Amino acid sequence: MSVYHGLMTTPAASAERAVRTPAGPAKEKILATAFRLFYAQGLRAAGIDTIIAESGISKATFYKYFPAKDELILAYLDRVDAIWTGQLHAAAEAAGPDPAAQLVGLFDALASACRRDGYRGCAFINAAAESASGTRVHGRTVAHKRAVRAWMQGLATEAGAAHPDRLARSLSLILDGGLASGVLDGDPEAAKTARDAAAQLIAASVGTPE
Amino acid sequence: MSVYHGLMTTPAASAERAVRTPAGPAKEKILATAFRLFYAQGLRAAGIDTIIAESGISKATFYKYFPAKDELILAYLDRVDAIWTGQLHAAAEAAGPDPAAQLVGLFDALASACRRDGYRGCAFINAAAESASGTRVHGRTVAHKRAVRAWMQGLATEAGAAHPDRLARSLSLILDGGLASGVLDGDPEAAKTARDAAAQLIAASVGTPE
DNA sequence: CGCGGGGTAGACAGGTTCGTCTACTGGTGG
DNA sequence: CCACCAGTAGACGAACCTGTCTACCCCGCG
Repeated sequence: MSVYHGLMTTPAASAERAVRTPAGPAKEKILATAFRLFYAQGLRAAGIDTIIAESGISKATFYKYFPAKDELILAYLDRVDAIWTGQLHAAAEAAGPDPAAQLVGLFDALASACRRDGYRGCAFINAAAESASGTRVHGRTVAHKRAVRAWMQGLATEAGAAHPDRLARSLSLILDGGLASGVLDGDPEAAKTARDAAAQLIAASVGTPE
Repeated sequence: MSVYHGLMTTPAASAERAVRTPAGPAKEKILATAFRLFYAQGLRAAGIDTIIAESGISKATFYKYFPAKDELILAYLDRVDAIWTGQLHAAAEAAGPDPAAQLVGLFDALASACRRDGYRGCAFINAAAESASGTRVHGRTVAHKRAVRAWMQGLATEAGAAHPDRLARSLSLILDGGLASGVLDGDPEAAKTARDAAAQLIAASVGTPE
């Protein structure tokens, strides 16, 4: 049941004789369970009691680390951000050194995400759907999307795109669309479609149809 | 407070001396309130009690028309579908008789939607984020998206696109992306970006750069 | 006049949710 | 050996949610 949806971040390597167990493995258990349940069921649908039960920890311990559900949600979003950003970067780098190729390659991360079973769309988009627009949760989502777009814009600039800003916007649009369509259309081709559309736009903007 | 987010469907014109008030105006009041609250707050966040209170009707009346909350949600989604589809078609037709131009023009509906204040993204995407994947609610979302894509594919075929299917997929992707980014990026340009990207893809596929 | 349909007002039951709080336990360092 | 810390187990309160049910009211039709 320690799933992580197939994604693992090294939990601060337990070496060094555990100097008083600095951040407790309990916190990690909670976060792991929250990651799974929040994503699978939604922020509101996943209750504290369930998370506590499935974490195999006690209520007091939970509230020690996360004074309120909101804190846990925020921590969950931080983890999603770290993982998803990591996958995006990895996919881009796997496409070689050319920034234009990287911009296309990054869409492979989308494809892998859609293939994973239990896929339920973008955690951030889902979170935003459940939170009012003034909220910290909503803010975290906006920040994440902005960061991704900024990174893309950097690549677009390196690639010598005509309008890096505009290209980055378009690609981020297609990425979000792909993330959404993956669930909605029930269409396994969504990721491929996104990649193709992106490639076309990139080629047109960079000016190298090859 | 009878808002409808600026969108109105003629409620079966009250002429003909109200033949026993066939579908009661109470039902309409409930639906109108639900439309507003479900969209603004989310499906789970908007409680039955609140909807009843703000509708100005009684609990018994509510449960007479909608035996369960789910029924109301489904009715809400039906209404959203009717309205959004209507706006999409209207925007397309406003672009003139040329199907390729219509495919671009339809993105004006996205622009108007994003501009409306209280805009909180695509009601269907939001609904899907709050419902498990076996659900009727989720199914309604999938059906809606499929219908929109099918309609686009028809236009693409008429326009003589090289691969109508592929083009429709791409455009539907961009539309969804635009709907999502409108809230997430806090970017008022999202709609314009989507339109431009769509235009570029259409031109490439139809082969008339003009 | 009186009946019945459409409506109101609101109490109530049963379940769930978040968060607090008390009481207990087991291991480790000084 | 004892104090302390991380943790367990779970009762509890208050709010809130959905859905049912009783009691009443008003108005048009026969």
